[in-house]
Amino acid sequence: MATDLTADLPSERARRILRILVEHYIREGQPVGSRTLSRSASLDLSPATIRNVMADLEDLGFIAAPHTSAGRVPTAKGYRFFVDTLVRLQPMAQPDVLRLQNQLEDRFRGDAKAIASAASSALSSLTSLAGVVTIPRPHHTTLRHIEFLPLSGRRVLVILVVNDAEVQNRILDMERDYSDDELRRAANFLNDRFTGRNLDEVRTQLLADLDGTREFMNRLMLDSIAIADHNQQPGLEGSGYVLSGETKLMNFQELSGVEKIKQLFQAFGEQREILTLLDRSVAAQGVQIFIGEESGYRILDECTIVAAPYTVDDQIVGVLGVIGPTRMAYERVIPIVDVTARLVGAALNAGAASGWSPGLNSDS
Amino acid sequence: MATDLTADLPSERARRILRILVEHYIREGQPVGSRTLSRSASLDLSPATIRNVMADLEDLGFIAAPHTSAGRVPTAKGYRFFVDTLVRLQPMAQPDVLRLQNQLEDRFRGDAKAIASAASSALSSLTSLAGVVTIPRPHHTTLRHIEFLPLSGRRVLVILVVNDAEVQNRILDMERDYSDDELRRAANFLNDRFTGRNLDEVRTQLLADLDGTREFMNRLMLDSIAIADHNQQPGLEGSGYVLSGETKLMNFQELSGVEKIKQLFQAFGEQREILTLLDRSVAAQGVQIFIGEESGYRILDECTIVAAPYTVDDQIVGVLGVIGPTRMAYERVIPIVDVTARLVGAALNAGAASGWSPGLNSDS
DNA sequence: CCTTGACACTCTCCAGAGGCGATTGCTAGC
DNA sequence: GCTAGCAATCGCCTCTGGAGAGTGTCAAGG
Repeated sequence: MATDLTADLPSERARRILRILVEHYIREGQPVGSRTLSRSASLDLSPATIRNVMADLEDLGFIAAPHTSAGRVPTAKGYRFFVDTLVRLQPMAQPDVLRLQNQLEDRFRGDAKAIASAASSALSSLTSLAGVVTIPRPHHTTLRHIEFLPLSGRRVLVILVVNDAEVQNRILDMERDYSDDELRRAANFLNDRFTGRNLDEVRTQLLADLDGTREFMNRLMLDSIAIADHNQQPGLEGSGYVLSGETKLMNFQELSGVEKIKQLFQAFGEQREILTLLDRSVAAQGVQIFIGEESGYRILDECTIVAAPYTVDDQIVGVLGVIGPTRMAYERVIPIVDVTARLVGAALNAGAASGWSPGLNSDS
Repeated sequence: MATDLTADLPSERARRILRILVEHYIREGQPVGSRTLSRSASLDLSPATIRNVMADLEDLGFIAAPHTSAGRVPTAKGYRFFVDTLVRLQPMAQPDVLRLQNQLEDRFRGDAKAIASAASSALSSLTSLAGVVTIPRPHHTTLRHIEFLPLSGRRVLVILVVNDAEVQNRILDMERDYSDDELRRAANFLNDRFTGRNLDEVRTQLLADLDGTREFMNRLMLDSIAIADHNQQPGLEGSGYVLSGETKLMNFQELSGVEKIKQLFQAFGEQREILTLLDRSVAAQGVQIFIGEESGYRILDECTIVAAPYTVDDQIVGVLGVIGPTRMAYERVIPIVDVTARLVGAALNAGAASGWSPGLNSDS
């Protein structure tokens, strides 16, 4: 209908109308008609004029009418345009920021998962949506202590303490028996030589030593170090994410169909799809927004994910965000996700930096 | 209407009719009318006769009519009578039992939580209901190894290995500084003297030694041993239970109200109420059934919990079961819960018994 | 050329009416 | 004590019409 290139950017007036329409719809949840808009304080146009503009916006695909005589509703494209260029972000209230900061730093004690979990609840309660935080990838992991315990058969229990006080353990199946003495020597060797060192260094060093005398022990040691890499604690929710406040999603009419809720919850349970979706924001910096169909997953058709990666030492170690209906209060949610990502990064950093310092000072 | 004492036990014929009615209702989910019942193979009565009997059953409170011209539906009291005296249990199919056994024993390796989690999924998939398994209480916990690591401030990281290969860790805040040497000596002392001994013994012994020379270390040691008691791993889902297949509950019409589902899920999330309810079955032996209102929690009004404690060495260490609508296939579900409880107990036992044996042979 | 008021049209939502089907309670008869 | 028949009751479904809301369009006015 309209020329394609100029049309992509509607006129100033049309944009204002679109913004007011989206804001109104987000607030009320009802299709917005021309009369409602014309009553809006900042607009001084007759309904008829607005109707013309709305017809244009509909042609451009920004809004749609559920049926002939209902008002208009933003489409995914409309939301996209809104969040990209129209939305007026509302910075978080300072008290909220401080409270959030406390909640996160309160538990920094070595346990990254506790931080993730706290962040998830916080996101959920701040936004009244579902909060999601991926378990942080191990980053800059320094070896604190290692211990081997012989089990029956050829199994060896490896206990690994990394960073400040993060304990990981795993049972390794070995190819041959190890005597108590061997295990003790191996542990002593690693502890004496590598305590306080980065795990990557340790691995490199061990690989370099492979031509040495101890190659048969080396296998055990390398395997042990590798434990810290895939952060999947055995009993835990397989290296995934922490989700909070899912039930809040049931409050939204647009998701109220039992069938939809069911599929959504099943998707949450299976984790895979959500994870791959979250992974997409790892690539980019800052807050990413996936609106409805954009996600590519039909289950999330009427949902939006607002996500942001969080970093430690400028390295992305995880993603966090919220999941909610497309009709969410973007102007509040986006800053919340943004700030939370920063604070989680800071909290993780604090955990890593604080506390016990190894024989040699941290890195160069 | 009817005399109270004899009335409590309806006639043989009435009981048969009640049984068939409940079975039919459980199968179809629709109120059952007299005509439907009269068509039932095993019954050879006219609808009118059956109506008379049904009127009696209604007077007794076993069944009720949702409205004048619908059939009858079992009441909570009716279900209670049904499961107590009428139901014909259907033993689990042998292949299912074997599969279940495999699923549970597959992962016995020291991790009780993995077993709980596997049992929960198994329960859910076998019954198409929500499965729930409490994390087993520590039982007959034997000390395998202990390790202290100094942290910054006066914090000490305690790593405790119990049983075969269960690793627990916690950070303790101490009243004074401990030197590396002190900590090493304390660990050596405990390891030399108590490896392979029951934690209760260890505690008793330590308490007895309190008048000895090392009382300042004793505090640390006692605190460390205490860690194993409250099994609440820090980041974990606070010493609670593993729930699986909640989403399956959304398939039942009687729970389909979004509001109900929401409350139910919130209750699951908060855990407390469910836990206290489950705790009730710890007292009794065998399968316990809480039908609807009986639970005392309004949220579970239309739900039934079928639960059974599971034991290790004849000691109850946890409870497992399923949560579903009152209208569930009791004749299948009860045996499944029963068998699962036994198998979980067996799996836990296998984990404790197998493997590494301490210097001295286990108990007396 | 843009804006505006007016008008006809369309569509949803809601309430009320009526028919259908299922089931019951009651009573009379076997 | 059982059964057949009958009237009555009630929920469910569909149909209908009116009210309300919003749209598109057109011609007049700035």
